[in-house]
Amino acid sequence: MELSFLIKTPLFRGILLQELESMQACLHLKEKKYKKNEVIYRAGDTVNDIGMVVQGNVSIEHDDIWGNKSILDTVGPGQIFAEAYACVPESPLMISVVAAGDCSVLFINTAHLLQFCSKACSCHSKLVRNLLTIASQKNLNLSRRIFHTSSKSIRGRLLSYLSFQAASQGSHSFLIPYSRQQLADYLSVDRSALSNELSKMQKEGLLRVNKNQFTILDTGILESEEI
Amino acid sequence: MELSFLIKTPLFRGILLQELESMQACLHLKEKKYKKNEVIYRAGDTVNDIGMVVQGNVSIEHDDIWGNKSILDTVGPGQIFAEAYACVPESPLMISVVAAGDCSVLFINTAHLLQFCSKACSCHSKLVRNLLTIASQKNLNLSRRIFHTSSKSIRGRLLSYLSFQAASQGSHSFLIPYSRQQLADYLSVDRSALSNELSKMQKEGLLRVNKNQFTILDTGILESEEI
DNA sequence: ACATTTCTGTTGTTACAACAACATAAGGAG
DNA sequence: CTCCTTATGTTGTTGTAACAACAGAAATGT
Repeated sequence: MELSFLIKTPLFRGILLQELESMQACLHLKEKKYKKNEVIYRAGDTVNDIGMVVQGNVSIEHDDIWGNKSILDTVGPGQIFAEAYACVPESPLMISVVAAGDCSVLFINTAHLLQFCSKACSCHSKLVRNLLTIASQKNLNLSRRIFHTSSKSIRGRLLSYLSFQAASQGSHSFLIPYSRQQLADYLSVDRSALSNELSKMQKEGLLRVNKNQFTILDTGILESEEI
Repeated sequence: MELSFLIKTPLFRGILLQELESMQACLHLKEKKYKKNEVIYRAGDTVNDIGMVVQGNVSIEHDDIWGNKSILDTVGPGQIFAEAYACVPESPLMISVVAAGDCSVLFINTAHLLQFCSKACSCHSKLVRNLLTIASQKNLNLSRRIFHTSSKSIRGRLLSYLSFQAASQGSHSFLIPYSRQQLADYLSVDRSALSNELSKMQKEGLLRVNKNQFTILDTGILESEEI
């Protein structure tokens, strides 16, 4: 694994190559390769290492108490996973991490990451701050999903999600990063019911849909909030 | 505000009183008092300060796009709020923070908290690590709520929530920290429908309920997972 | 003790989301 | 191009959750 790869990742951003070289020893980095479908972290385990995908992709999966499996996220090169669990000792994983294909994963021990560095190197604390930023962003994403799924109706969830996308992208016309099935999963609704609701909303003139391109039409609903 | 109060809070845990005294200058702490119902942070604003409740309680509220208000959380003395927003610059608040009663709030500027301290004081980095721990814990709580609300049925959500509580408290008999209405809000379901479902489950012999005391009866459903 | 308010459970009605099953469209591989 | 696969939309049925309205219980205040 190349250090030049690491310094471009969000976790190591802002750290110089030579700093990383000197830091490498005290971080106890371990790299491990996995074949497709191999389990990297299993739900119920407790972990001490943050995982960073170096090559390939890993899936974050959740098995509910009836055994239904659902894919929550796909993590690609440079991105990290399980950092919240690794930072809270003794917290059992609610999710499993599985190799989506052949892949390579770097493990970073949080004890070594968080402990006071005897060399008092500034990059250590830079790393912790990067981690805090990443955790905070994930936090906001989780909160946002909770808000978008708090409405009891499919239409409510859609309007909540779509109006956020519009605001976020600064236009009434915008692309969403999900397929219909993924959007249904994100909003925790049935896919066909979602398609159906989108059709209805189009017939009522609330919006226009073309594949992943959505346009919210001015019905006064979203504009009148400024009053 | 007493420094002896601060060192007992999760954010300042592990920091010595004399360290805190020397750190006080570079943290730019500001304390402010609010009267009941005063808005501390308003949804849509961007913030740079973590809030810590010193006295009283504050409410974390969410207004959906139709103006329905819901209370998400109540934060008491020693606890912090809005830290995820303060750590991700330019992220508009999805929630408002309102004084639940007369209260006093301490504001901690994240720029000063996160910047490299010229005095290279170790407590600074201790503070950041505490913050990371808090953020990670909140992360897990948010994830957990998403899992508990991902089932499409009320019964599914209840079983998910209750079986976690049982596992977490290490007993089939346990107390939950919510009233019926709060539990309904947490699971995003209607309160009366929730009561109804609990009755049904009792009639079916799945569990016993007495106020906030729940007992999951051995029906094989929850035990058979170990296979 | 009483009155008042809040909390919880119950019932019946209604709306709507899930589900199944199918139709159509779009993409990809040969 | 044709075949095959996947993605998306459509329809009808069924179950169930929301909702409204109320009753009883519990908590709170006077």
